[in-house]
Formats: sequence, C-alpha cells, structure tokens
Amino acid sequence: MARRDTRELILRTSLDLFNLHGEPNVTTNLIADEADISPGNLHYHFRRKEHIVQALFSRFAEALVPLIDVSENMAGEPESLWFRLHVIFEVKGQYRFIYRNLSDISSEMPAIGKALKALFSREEKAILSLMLSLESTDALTVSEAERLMVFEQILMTFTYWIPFADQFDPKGMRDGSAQVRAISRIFLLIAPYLNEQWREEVEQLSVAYQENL
Amino acid sequence: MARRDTRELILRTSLDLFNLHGEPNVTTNLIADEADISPGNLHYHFRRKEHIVQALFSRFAEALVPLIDVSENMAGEPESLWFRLHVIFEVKGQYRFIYRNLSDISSEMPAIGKALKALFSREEKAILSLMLSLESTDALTVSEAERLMVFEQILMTFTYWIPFADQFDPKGMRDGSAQVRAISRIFLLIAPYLNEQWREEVEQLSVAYQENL
DNA sequence: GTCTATACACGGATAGAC
DNA sequence: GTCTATCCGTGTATAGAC
Repeated sequence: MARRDTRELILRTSLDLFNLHGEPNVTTNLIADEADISPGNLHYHFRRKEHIVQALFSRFAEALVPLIDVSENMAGEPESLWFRLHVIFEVKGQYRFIYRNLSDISSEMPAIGKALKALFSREEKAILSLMLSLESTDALTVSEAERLMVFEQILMTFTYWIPFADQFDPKGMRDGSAQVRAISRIFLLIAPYLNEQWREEVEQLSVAYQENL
Repeated sequence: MARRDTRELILRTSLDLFNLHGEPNVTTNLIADEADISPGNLHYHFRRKEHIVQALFSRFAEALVPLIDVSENMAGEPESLWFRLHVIFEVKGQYRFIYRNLSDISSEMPAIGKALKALFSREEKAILSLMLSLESTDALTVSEAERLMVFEQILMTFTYWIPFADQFDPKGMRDGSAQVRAISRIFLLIAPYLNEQWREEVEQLSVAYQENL
C-alpha cells in the first residue's frame, strides 16, 4: 500500500477508536489490530502515539478555526447563524475524543494544550463580539450580569455539550441529532433577550428543526 | 500509627492528588510518597488502587445524596434554595476529580459508573420536580420547549460546571468563588421565567453574593 | 502495621529480516 | 513498506523480613 494510504488508514482508525473508547484507553496495538497492520508498521508511520493525536488535532483545528473566525457579518440573520453553528457542532462531534479527555490530553501533550487554549479564547472572542454586534443593532438587550451569564452558558455549551451528550445521549451524538439540539438550546437560551423580530425567527427555526428529527 | 489513622491519611492524600492531577495520573507510588509511607504499606490498607477511588466515591455520594433528595418543601424560598445549592456545589468541588474524568472512571470501574448514573438520574428528578413545584405555585411560567432548555442547561451546569471552572478558572475553583458563580448563573438563567416576587428576590441574592467576593 | 525488595503485566517503541 | 520478535519503562501489586 502506498505510504499515504496506510497513514490515512491509521488516522481514520485511530479517530474512530478514540471517539469510541477515549484516547487514553486505546493502545497502539489495538489501532494496528483494527487497521489490520502490524504494530511495527504503525510505528513506522508514526514514531510516537502522540504524533497520531497531534495529526488528528491539527485537522480538527483546521476545520474549526475558519468556522469560528468570520470577520464580516458576525451576526447576519438567524438562519445563517444557525447553519454556521450546525457545522461547528458537527466538527466538534467528529473529533469528540478531544472533549472527552480535555484536561488529560492538555496536560500530557502541552503543545495541544496550548493550541486548545488558543482555540477556546478564539471562541470566547467570537461569542462575545457576536453578542455585542447584536446589541449594537438593538437585536439583543441585556444587563451586564445577563450578558455574562448568557456568554458563559454558551461558552460552556460550546465546550461541554459534546461530552454531556455523549454521556446522556450517546445515540443522538452518533446520529447527529444531539448536535442540532445544542443549537436549539443556545437559541432558546438567548431568546428572552432578543427583540421581537429575531425572537420570532429563532422560534420558527426551532420548530423547523423539531420537524426534521 | 493506628490502622484508622493511616487509612485516613491515604484517603486524604489521594483526594488532594486526584483533584490536583487527575486520578489516572496519580500513581500509588506517588500517593505513598506524598503520605510519607511505603508503597507496601499503602497496599496493606488498600489492596487495589480502585478501592481508594471507591472509598472516596462512597463518601462523595453519601454527602451529596441527602442534599439532592429533599422530599418536603422542594422549592421553599429563594434563600434556602440558594443555600442548598451552595452546599451541593461545595461538595462537588471537594470531589472534583470525579467530574474531571467522568467517562474514564465510569468505564474502568463499572460499579462507580452505575452509581454515578443513578446519582445523575436522582439529580434530574430533583431539578425537574423543583421546576414543576415552582410552576404549580405560578412562581415559574415556561413553555414546553423552555422547560426542557432550562432543565438541560441546569443539568449541564450541575455536571460540567466543575470541570469547566477547573479549566477556565482554577483559582476560583479552589477558593470557592467558582462554586458561588454557578448558583448565580443558575438563578439568572431561570430568572426571565419567574414571577415578579421570585425574580426580585433572586436578583437581590445575586447582588448580595457579588458583594461577598 | 510498616518496611524493602521484587515479581508481573502491559503499553510504547525499536531492531532487523524480508 | 511491512512484518515478527523483543526491549524497555512504568505502575500495580505481592512476598517476606522486621
């Protein structure tokens, strides 16, 4: 098999196993076994297990960053926002092994930990500027305390919805319905503070989503 | 040293180390070292590392369950509710190592996993019946969808606020301010759906808390 | 009840043949 | 590029002296 093919096979197999059992519980032997190659061959392509994790993490970050950083038209209209969030949570779900063992992966591989921190801070900035942009057009009206609450609640959903759903609704996590629920939750969370026009559109979208399930 | 004393020393040392580094990253040798006893002595008191985790988990469950199950006077008044939540989050914080590695601890020690599941289901029931009790006295008014959203958001806060704060605000986690913030967040989250009397009291409590920081 | 020394298992990683 | 065989480090747990 060509070099690229085996490498790709290892990465795909690892991702599946990591998501299923959690990264720390997946041995290099298991990966090799599942991919029908020898342990030696695996280590020919990736000298260290960490390299596999890092390669997967790079793909994750590459997919996620452009979805977070949308400089122009931060708020847009509800529908485009819904769609963007949908893709974001899809990507997070595809690489959910990262969220399952956040602290351990961060502490054992400092490079990834640092990158994760940067990623989170990017998300924080995006959420906040989105809210402020909504406020500037009077689509959103919140007190200081409410803004902080909504912000933190969204941030927590961004980070911990994945393991939360994985724990409480593993089936929905795999078929993608859990990810959609996350967005519906975020929209409903912020709804009480939106002006009428936005609130109506948001509620309509929530209904439309429920029919799609 | 008397049998009880050493046993207690091991448990206290383990709890500290587990909370600090995460259970999987704490070896029995490190525990023995930190407790100034020999590895052999440690294994005399706890044949297997799992026994330590289970002993700690038992204490956690024993402390938490009576706080969750309060049959009479579910809702009460805002202040008593605030106080109860405060103690709940304090206990969770004291045993935060459990929340840090939820899925791994559950999968590697099925007994604990099962107990945890039961604990979560107890919490779900308590949250839901509290909300319904508030609704029955017209203190709370929500649509079907809103009830579900608030419920899930509170449940997520119950489960993942601990690792969330540990990750984003480790200092506040240790000095206890993070736990207080969790309650303030829950109150603010539900505030828009409360009647005036409750909403005012809730907001007053939030202010009082901020002055205590 | 506590110690030191050590056995045992496992997972990551390398060596070297093909 | 892939295999088999093996080394090495680490962590849990036991044996046996004191």
